[in-house]
Amino acid sequence: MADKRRLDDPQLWRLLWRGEEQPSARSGLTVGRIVRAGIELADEAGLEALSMRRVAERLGVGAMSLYTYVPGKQELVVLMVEEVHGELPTDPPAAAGATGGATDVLVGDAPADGDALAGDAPADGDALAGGDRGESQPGWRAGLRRMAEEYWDLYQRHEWLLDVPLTRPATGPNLMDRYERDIALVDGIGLDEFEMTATIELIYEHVAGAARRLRAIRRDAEASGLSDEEWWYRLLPTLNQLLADRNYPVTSRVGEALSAPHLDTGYLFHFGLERILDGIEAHIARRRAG
Amino acid sequence: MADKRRLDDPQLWRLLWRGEEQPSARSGLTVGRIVRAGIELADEAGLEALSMRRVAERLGVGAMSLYTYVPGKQELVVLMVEEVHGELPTDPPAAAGATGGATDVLVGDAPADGDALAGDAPADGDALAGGDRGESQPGWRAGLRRMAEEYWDLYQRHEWLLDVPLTRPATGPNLMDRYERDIALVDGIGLDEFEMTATIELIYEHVAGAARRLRAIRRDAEASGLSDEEWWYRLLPTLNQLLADRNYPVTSRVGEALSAPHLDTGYLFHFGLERILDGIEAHIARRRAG
DNA sequence: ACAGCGTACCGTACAAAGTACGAATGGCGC
DNA sequence: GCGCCATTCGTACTTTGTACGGTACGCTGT
Repeated sequence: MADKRRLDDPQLWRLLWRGEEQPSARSGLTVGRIVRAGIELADEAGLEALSMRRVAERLGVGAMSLYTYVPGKQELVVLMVEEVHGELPTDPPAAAGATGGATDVLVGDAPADGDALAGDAPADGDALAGGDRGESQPGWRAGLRRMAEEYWDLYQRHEWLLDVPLTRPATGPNLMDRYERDIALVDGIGLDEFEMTATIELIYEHVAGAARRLRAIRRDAEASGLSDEEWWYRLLPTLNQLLADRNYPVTSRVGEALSAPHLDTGYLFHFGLERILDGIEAHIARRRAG
Repeated sequence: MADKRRLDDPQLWRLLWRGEEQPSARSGLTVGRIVRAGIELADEAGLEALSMRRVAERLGVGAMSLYTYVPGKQELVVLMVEEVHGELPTDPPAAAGATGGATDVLVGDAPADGDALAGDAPADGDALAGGDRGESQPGWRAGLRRMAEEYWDLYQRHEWLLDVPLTRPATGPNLMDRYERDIALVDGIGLDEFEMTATIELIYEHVAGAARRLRAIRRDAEASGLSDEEWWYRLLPTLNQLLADRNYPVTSRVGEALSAPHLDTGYLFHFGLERILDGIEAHIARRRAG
């Protein structure tokens, strides 16, 4: 981990935007293979298990050989991030074009609610999509919703992304392509440039935050071998004793009404997303009215 | 870092809820002193510079002495988190009571906009507080806004908080008190228990996310010795060459309109926060109407 | 005041990490 | 075939968390 920052190194940019690669005659290594090995390792065991030695081992080479191709671990991680963003769909931004027509095909229900988010409707379903109210929704809502879900899925596939520290955008083609697509989703809907940027970042943040929360729950559950419920139950006596003289009226009332499984499966994600979209919509409407 | 999880250890709970401490006769150590030393160190040099040896050195004891008081580094960090949450104000949740009266004192402009967020109004100010539209705002808005700003300030003082991996709530009295206060802010305003929880978490996430973004910008700027603007400017030729054949119409249009300083100072934070509050408000109104 | 004891202290050591250094080695151009 | 030089990587140094077990300090009982 020698020194802190080499990340704005032009070398890193060249790596991010590298083209086709010839495998090395001697070992068959390429930057791409190294990056992919790193991704596999991180997928399986997490970012903290990612070490240069282990990546090398997986590739059947010595640890130091990697340094011929990649300046260091930091840079490897940046390249991994760029690489996995290539998994995101790249088809054009759907019909989420400009003015937000009344009857968009994608509108009306939470789309692509399938795989990673299956079966997560909590007690009252209407907290979710919000598509079941009478009014029609502007087209950009569906676009942003889909965007959020694509990132959500990405985070499910590559949880280590949640641990990568943000740095100055060291952006490769995949990230760049996606950003263009994402920002285009809010183009021409009545926001200025600042607001467009802030909206997209807001949703990025929200997805990552919700994914982080979900992962924390999941991880702790399996680490302790206890489900969240069991864990709380186990702790109750200790807790009650400690809290004897304090009182937390709202917390306990709310806590009793909740049970972990409901928060488990993306409720935070959906609720927050729809509230954000509501907020953007309200902002645009207000702007347009005033 | 022996094994992964000891965090639901009852010992940790005892430490979190420990009462008064007698300083050790021999070294003068207490858990509190160790925790405070850790906080100082992390404040100055970041979480990745926090090592047991360095904490011990700062306290004038051997590294292994710490282990008499604290089970390990992980636990120390948890204790640090609990400790700094004691800095948050603990006065009652202001006037942000129940139904949201028409004329609340706290309403009408972004309150406590002072220190950490000074002078951050971007091009068009109305993207911010939103308090300048004719209508009055419900009282809970001011409460949540203030809450967000308190956490924002906390993150400015203790940036390392942004690097602490979330775990199952290993909660001490400070965190517990604050959670009670926070959740009370949304009590009785027309949300069910799930929504109350999700709302608070949504804002937690947002504050952390925005703080993380800001820190990334700041850190990279000082690491490279270049401001964000200079950095981009420096990179332009490389960039243009790389992007020659691709085109990013929206990105470049938006990018040109933006300049870093505007995003620098909490614009993302404010814009996102107000949008979230708008979204909650819209949700409540819709619920009430339907 | 002193003996003795238990616990607080910590020196040493080990594994695993990133990566600097420089020797070896093997494929490619002639 | 020959020689060159980039590629490969063994070794080593530093820093980390923390296990182990010895040492010595201060409190307690006389």
